[in-house]
Amino acid sequence: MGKHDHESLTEALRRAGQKLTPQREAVYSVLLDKRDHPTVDEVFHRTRERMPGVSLATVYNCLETFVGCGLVRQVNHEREPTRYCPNLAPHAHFRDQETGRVYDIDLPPRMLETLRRILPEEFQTEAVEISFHGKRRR
Amino acid sequence: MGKHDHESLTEALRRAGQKLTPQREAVYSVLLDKRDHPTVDEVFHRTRERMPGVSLATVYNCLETFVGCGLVRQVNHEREPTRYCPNLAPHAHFRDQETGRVYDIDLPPRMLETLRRILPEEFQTEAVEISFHGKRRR
DNA sequence: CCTAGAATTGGAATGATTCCAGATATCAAG
DNA sequence: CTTGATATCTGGAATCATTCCAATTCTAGG
Repeated sequence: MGKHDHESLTEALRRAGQKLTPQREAVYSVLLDKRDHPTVDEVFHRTRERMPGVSLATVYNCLETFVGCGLVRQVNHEREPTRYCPNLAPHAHFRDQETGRVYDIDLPPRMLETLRRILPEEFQTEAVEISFHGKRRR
Repeated sequence: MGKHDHESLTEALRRAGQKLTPQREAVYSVLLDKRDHPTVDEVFHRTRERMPGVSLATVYNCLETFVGCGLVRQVNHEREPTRYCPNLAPHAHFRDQETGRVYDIDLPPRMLETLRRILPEEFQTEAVEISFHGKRRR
């Protein structure tokens, strides 16, 4: 985890009134090191390699905290285990139904704006999720 | 359930090589009678009022069958229980985070087309989900 | 250095969903 | 209308991601 990343973690935690802990640093660095939308379980195992004592509950806690701070996004597809994504730029997700793998899809600049505009005005949107699924030709 | 609806059920089941059963008719009519995106549990209780013997497992089976036939859509938001929706027109969903209620949002004609076009070509889409969440001013 | 409040931990609890094996019902064919 | 092959239904057990809990440990401000 680079210095810059470390600072954005510290900064985001402070802004949300949360403490910096070794566990949070470890989990955050796991997310940054391999940006492949891991499940909680995957994050848990990767974190254990660096910090053998962490508990699953803590990994859940850390991830929830990060989502609350706006440091990472949750990615839910159907009923599958939740995945986590440190890509903060506006993007959609594509899930390959054959491998289960999730890909980030960049959105054109005005897309979210355009989408929001289709909502009747009594709906005040806080978040928009766009997800595709299908097959990815390799 | 009107005659027309009954026929589309029968027809869709036949097309998929499935049988028509009283339970499937009951569950389907429950979905059509109140188009409010019920959870499996809600569908289960409503169905019991008409057919006291149905089992929860059967309600799960029926709903899964309908999804397979293209008669209804699943609506997943975060980790909440799956909801079911008999609206087949292309539309997005808005979830009111205060009540948990889900609303259908009609999509302009070319919207899905436009969205599909942002995918790099190795991605072959089968389905697109668009979901908003936020507060609904009453 | 102290301490209040927050975070971590392991294990138990929850709850939606799936699985199972036996009983029953559908429908195509005769 | 009857029959048989096969799909469906049922209740209960099993699964599994996630949440909860109470006890312990840690963080950071003063």
